[in-house]
Parts: sequence; C-alpha cells; structure tokens
Amino acid sequence: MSTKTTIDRLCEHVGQSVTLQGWVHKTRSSGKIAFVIVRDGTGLCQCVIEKNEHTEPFFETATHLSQETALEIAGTVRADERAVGGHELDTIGLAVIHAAQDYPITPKPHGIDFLLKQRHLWFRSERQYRILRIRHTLVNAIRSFFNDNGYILIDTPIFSPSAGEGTSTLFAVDYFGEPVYLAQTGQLYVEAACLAHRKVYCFGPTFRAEKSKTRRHLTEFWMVEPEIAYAYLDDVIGVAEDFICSVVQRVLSQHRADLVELGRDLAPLEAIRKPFCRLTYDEAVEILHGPKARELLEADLTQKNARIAELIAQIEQLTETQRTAKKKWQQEKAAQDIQAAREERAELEEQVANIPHHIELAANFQWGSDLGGSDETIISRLHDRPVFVTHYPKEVKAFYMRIDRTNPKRVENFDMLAPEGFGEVIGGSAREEDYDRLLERIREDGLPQEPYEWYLDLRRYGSVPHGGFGLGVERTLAWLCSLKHIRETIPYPRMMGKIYP
RNA sequence: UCCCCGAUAGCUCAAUCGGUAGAGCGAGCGGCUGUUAACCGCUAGGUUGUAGGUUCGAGUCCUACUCGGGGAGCCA
Repeated sequence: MSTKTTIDRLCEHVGQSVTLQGWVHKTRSSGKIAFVIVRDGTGLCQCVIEKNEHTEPFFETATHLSQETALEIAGTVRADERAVGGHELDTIGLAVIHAAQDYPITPKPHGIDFLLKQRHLWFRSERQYRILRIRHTLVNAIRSFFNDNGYILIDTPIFSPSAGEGTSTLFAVDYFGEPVYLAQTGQLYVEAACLAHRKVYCFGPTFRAEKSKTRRHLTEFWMVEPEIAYAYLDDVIGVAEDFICSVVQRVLSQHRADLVELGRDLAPLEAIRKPFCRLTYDEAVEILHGPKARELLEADLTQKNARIAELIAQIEQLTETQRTAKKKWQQEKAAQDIQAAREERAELEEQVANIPHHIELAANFQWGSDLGGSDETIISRLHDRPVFVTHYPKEVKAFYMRIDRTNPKRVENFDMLAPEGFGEVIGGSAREEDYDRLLERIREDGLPQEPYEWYLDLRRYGSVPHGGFGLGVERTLAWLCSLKHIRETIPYPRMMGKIYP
C-alpha cells in the first residue's frame, strides 16, 4: 500500500507512489489514454491511465468513472506543466468507494434557481469552493484583527425581547407563548459590555425580515460589531479604516490565485490604503444633485448602449456564420456565442432601463431622506477608495445615535461604502451617552421606555462617550471577490421565499 | 407593497407572420496516443408552469393565478 496523502502535498512526493482519497471531478478519454481529474478537498489532480499499461477491464472501469464517484486512487507522482496544479498521478490502481450516478451539476452552465436548489452539491464546484475558502479567511482575518487589538468577544443573544430599532423588519418567534424576535443586531448588548471591557465585539448571525429581493439582501447574514468605550466618532472611523485595510491585506495575501480565478481585478484591492475618503451627508447630497452624478450615469448609458449595438451586430453576424458554416462544430460554437451575447444584451438592457430612474432618484434626492442603493453606487463609483459618509439627519437614523452637539439636526454616524459601486458594507456611529437626550430620542421614536430600562442604566452609571459599527460579512465578501450577487457568499443562503436546502 | 422581464427534454437554451416542438450538455453505446468545458458518430429522452379564453389551428395572441429573475422602498 502506498502512502496516503492529499493533493496539496503532492509536491512533497514527486517520484513516489501515493494514494489519494477523493471524488471524480471530470473525466476524458481518447481510446488509449484516459484522464481522471480527482478532487479531494485540497485541490484538483489529473490522474493519467494509459491503456497499454493496464488490463482491459481496468482501463474499461477507468474510462467509465462517472462524475462525483468517490474513489481511492494510487499512482506515481510526476511534475507536469500540462496538469492542473502542476502535478499529476501516473495511475497504478484505483478502488471505487461509491459510484455516483447522474450527478445533477454538469460541466455546462446552469441557472441560479437550479443551482440554489442544489446548494448541498454546488459546494463541490470550483468557483463555490474558492469563494467559501475566501470566506473562511475573511472571517479569520476579522477575528484576528479584534483579538490582536485587545477586543474581548461578547456573544450577544439571538432571542430578543424587544425590537432593536422598530418591529417591522424582525422575525417573530413564539417563546413559551411570548412573542420574541430574532436579533437584528447585538449592538445594544455589546454597548453594555464595552463599559466593562473597554473594547469588545460580537460576531454572529443576524436576521432581517425585510421583503427585499435584490442582489444585496439576505434574511440571515453574519455581522461583526465592535464597540469601544471612551471613543468619539473619529476614533471609531479610524478603527473601521484600519480594520478594512487589515482584512483586505489578509485576503489578498492568501488568495491571489483564487481571486484571479474568480475574475477579480486585483488592482482596486491593492489600492486600498489609508486614508479613505470622508464626506458628510450634505456633501454627498451635493454630489448627487451636481453634474458629476449625472455625467457618470449618462456616460454609463452611452457606453452600455454602444455595447448593446455591438452585441446586436455580433449576434447577426454569428447567426449568419451559424447558417453558412460547413463544419458542425463551427455551427455549435456560433450557437454558444449567440447565447452568451444574448445573455449579456439582456442584462445590459435591464441596466439601461434602470439608469434613467437612477438619474432621477439622484437629481430629485430630498434632503432628509436616507441614501438609496443607487445613490450609494454613484457616490462609491466617483471615488477610488472606500468612502465614509457621515452626519446624517437624525430622523432617518436610529434613536441611539449621538446627536451632533454643533448641529443638533445631525447625528454622529457613518456608513462606509465599498469602492467600485459595491455600496454599504459598514454602518456605525457614536452612541448617545447623555441620559436625557437618549430618553428624548426614545420618546420621539414612539418606543416604550420599559424594555429599554437596562439600556438607560448604561447612561445612569458611569456613562462615557462610546461607539462602534457593524460590518456585513457577505457584502464584504461579495466586494472582495467581485461577485454580482451576495447569495454565493454564504454556505446556505436564506432569502425571501428560499429556505431549501 | 410597487414596476419590468421570464417559465419549452434531467440541465442550458432555440423555434421567423399563429401552421409537423429542435440543438448542446448530461445518460447509454461505439471510435480516437496527452486531453484541459477534449473531439467525432449513433441511441433514448416532451401533458411547452397551472386554469380558462380567441382561432380551422396556440410554445407563440388574451385574462387570471403560481413560481423565479432584476429593480424601487428598506437595509449590512
């Protein structure tokens, strides 16, 4: 029996015979030679089986291995540039552990609805494998940043007796006959803890019952929320800045190849460094009303329309090619190209249809309302680094945010917009530390005082300026990997109307 | 909750003016000495989302519903 090893360690065994335990990822055969690409959870390895080196039945078995069949395969390790990963196995023998039949996810494209129903199998696909490994690194980087900088982990409850910021967006649960809610933030709890430990953070799932069906929303997602005592708005923003730089560096240093394989342009990530851009809400509104926002979207419109025209011409030409091509494979190639062009065109047309609406939303933006998704996209695309937007009108923000003492219509909050149009990934603020002001805000929002007595206690006993923020893990990962949709960033996405598997 | 788009083979998609539902992938069989979504030939595979309507005739037109995608609002 040869040494058992894993694909990531093949370089240590060149010239030796080893055994891999894995699954059949793909196969190809050509009469006298067969290639079995084996996946073992650490990488991919091409196993070569030459007919004249084996018995007829063995070769027969090897050429009929079906996708995702579990197997042990033994062979001699050889370095070869033609193989994925740089090493291949000159196969000596193999044992089928479980023969898989009719694996649903084929090497051809699939629709998102189908893939989400196959999420439990989709993990095995190369792209999903990479994304979830980057997620692992991101989560680790987040934990390391706080652990290495003196923050204490405080786990906050998932059952909440009261609504954090209003009841409309929460999931109600029956708790021994009492209605309680799934937590939409751990913030209030972590505020209490920062007065004990100075610097704390919580990291867990949060739940929002918003009926949003967009590429940026999940009903269950992971959020990390640091909270710091004796901190003002600028201190908290500074932490957010260091934090983002730290996790971006970590992901970049450990996953260059993965990011490139995912089609991520590394340059914008490499450009992430302090200081980030800072805008007040008023300045952001000015940008939206100004010529730059309009010019950006109009340029977008022209560019996209030009591309659509290009695609239409291309489709026509391809249709002609398809009709006149003599070889069958040429016709099929043309058919595939047509399909790809049609898809791109459909997506662009949808975007183009939305642009006038986005122009209008920006131009008619009312001072006092919250920035919309398209507005955030505009602001973030007009800057090449993350942007902090600060000092929103208090009416659109939560009761616990600190009133700006120099301008009481504003609160000392900030949102961080990721670059390249990815939009909000962080929301944070200084917290109102003054008892009377806080109570007034609770009353203004029409909230009952009784459930917040414990929270008010924090302002009765040794209240200090403090603040923190929340970062959405999935949105951050979508930005880092440059993914169109957030649903690929979490193992089991929970969305409106989707809860399988 | 509102607006736009869609639903055809296990999967991804075609089907011109309303006129006999077709490809590729996957599956099965055969061929090919190094393939990278390999390639080539053959075989099997269909209640066109559901319920009505218009018509000599509906995948195609109309109405309602169901499910999905994108966007708005809301948000991380």
